[in-house]
Amino acid sequence: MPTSLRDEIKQTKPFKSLVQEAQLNLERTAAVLLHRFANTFKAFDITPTQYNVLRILRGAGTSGLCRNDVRDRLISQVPDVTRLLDRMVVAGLVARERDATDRRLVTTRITRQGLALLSRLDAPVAAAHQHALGHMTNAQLGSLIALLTLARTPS
Amino acid sequence: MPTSLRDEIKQTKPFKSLVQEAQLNLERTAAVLLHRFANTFKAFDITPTQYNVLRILRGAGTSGLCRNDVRDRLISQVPDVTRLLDRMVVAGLVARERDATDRRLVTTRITRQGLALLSRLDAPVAAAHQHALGHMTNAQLGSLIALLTLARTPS
DNA sequence: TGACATTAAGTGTTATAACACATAGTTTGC
DNA sequence: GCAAACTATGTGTTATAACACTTAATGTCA
Repeated sequence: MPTSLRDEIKQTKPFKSLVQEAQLNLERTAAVLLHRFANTFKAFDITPTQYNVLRILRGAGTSGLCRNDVRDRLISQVPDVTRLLDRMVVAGLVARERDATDRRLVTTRITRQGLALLSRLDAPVAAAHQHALGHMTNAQLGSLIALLTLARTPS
Repeated sequence: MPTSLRDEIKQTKPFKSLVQEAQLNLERTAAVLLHRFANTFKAFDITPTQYNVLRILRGAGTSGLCRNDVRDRLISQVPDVTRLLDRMVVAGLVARERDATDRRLVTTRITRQGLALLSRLDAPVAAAHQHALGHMTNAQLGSLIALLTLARTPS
């Protein structure tokens, strides 16, 4: 049986408005799920953001992507993608190479090692998603996705 | 007109599952809204988490709350509430006092200055919530809250 | 063609997050 | 009443987030 946010945070007073209640529910739900999700990656020594980068670069294939393209494709924006990629270079998961024609650009590509790590992660990650939200029906998930998409749309 | 997450992150391939799509939508929506929300507080030199603490302590009144009670009431959990409160003590927003009967406990209370800051924030915060989600109907907000509450419930 | 704007990446610095560990006070059960 | 378990807070340390600023390369256009 679902627990209301007010019970979870032991708040005695009612929320001031429905928009406030919705936003706080959204923040808490995302935080709870992300925290659980991050645990999936701990054993593999990467963060959810790094996993996101690996997936983006796997999708980009051998042509790779420049820093800003990676940044624009992240689920949640992070400033300082440079040093995020730095760490992944050190970990051997990605490689960087300055573009020959436009020397401002630096192309980043996933390495064989990065691909191997992703392969090992695919099953546990799918299981984590299933564990997190698998108790919801497809209709509920569809409604949730539609409402979240609407919520993001600037008014 | 709402933009799908796939378009936003320029993802060419479809999502692997509905649970994955829902979780990624959730993360992105929370990140986008939280980022906008944080801008509301910048001019007041506090973070959304500090604002959350102020509201919790205003709700607790003159009896205040000990550190772990504050921690349990936060919308999204943070480790190291001690130093979060440290900063707020330095900023003069809260005050700490060791409990006389159980000397393990340290009671934290909001200061007059903290209350004054909250008063100045009430209107802009309400406006921010309205701006963020005011384009949704009450029925949509209600559905969203119900679905998020369900999503948080462990399966 | 050469000043100026624009774009891409990187750097410096401070603050905060995250995690393991330490300390102090209280309760429990013999 | 004392050792052991438990509870609450605090500390040390590393990693990452956030933000302003800098450098380098390219495009633009008088």
